[in-house]
Amino acid sequence: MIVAAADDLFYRQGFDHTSFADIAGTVSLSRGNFYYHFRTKDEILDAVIGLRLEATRAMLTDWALESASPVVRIKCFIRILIVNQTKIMAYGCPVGTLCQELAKLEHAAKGRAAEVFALFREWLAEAFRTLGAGDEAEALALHVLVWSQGTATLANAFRDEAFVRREVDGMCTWVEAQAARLSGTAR
Amino acid sequence: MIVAAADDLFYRQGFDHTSFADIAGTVSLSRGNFYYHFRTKDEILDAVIGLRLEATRAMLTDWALESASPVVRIKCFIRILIVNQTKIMAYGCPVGTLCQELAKLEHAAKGRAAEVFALFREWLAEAFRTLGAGDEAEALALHVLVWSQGTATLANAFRDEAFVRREVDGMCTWVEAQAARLSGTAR
DNA sequence: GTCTATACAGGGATAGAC
DNA sequence: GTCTATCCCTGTATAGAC
Repeated sequence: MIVAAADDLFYRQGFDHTSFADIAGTVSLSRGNFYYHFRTKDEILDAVIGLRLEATRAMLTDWALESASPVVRIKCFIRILIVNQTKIMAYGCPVGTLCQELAKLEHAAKGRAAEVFALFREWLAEAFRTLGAGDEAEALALHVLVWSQGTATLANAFRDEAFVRREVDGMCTWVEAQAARLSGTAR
Repeated sequence: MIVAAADDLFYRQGFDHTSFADIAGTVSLSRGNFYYHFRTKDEILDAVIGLRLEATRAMLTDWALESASPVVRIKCFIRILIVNQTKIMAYGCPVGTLCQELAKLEHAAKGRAAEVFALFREWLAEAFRTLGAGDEAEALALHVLVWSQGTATLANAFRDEAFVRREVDGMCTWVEAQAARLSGTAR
């Protein structure tokens, strides 16, 4: 599918640096025919962001179905850093890097790209709410995002596997500590 | 100065998206004359990275001279997020965004750009070492970098000032807790 | 729907006049 | 040193044949 190919290229090469020829070549289409499917580059970007939003929603729903425990669910999110470690070391986090590029391009779609972050934030906040975080839930969710984003950025800069494992372990024990703290205050 | 202008434009627009005409226009030079100073775009990039390395070194030395306390020094670093908040919300962290862009472009200068991160890491590690962190110092330094990078990325995505303050406060109390812990184990 | 051909702009880079 | 003129490539986008 064209959008999936564009998604991959935008991730690996960046949006601005990816040309129609790049995408058309990947899906074995001529440049001319490409415009039959998407009239402008912004249209492809919109479709890619839509695909990412959809894929993220599906993934989060899956994770929620797989495990009833909020702590386990949050750890599913954290584990992306391990599962996608190779890609992250090479290209960074797909969400963070796209948002930052669109910010520099002052692109209108930047807000929509940030919605992927918002999906994660809401999903994580829901998990923390289940743990009894109340008003604190959003802040805790954002902190998990902060930690994973920072880890992704520095994993990309330094390409240090041991570092990633250390931060992931740190995040996991932090989540457990928060769960313990929240179940304590709930009493 | 040309390099300073390029530095600013690379930060605000990204390296790839900034043209010779953009830089030449900012310093009121003709495009032709521009090539008298820099023969290729990579040469400008090299100069910009050199400038950033130099500026970072100078800043870190200043901070070290200003305060003898390692905790205060680390807080100087953390406070960049507040001091440069407006710019970070608009364009992200200069170091992180350049590294990530160069990674996607598979640019040879990516390693040199990451050296700015390495400067911060070493400087922070030295502060933690003074606190008695020993072998742990580098890991603690990297964690401060992780936290600040993640905060910068999400500050850029969500443009939420309260969030930035919260994370900065969290970092400061975390540093104090580490200092207390380390002075405890040193006994 | 898919192709070729082509228009057109922008950007990197060079040559050479002043 | 600074300028104009120019070359060439890439990239977006369109027209029109098949």
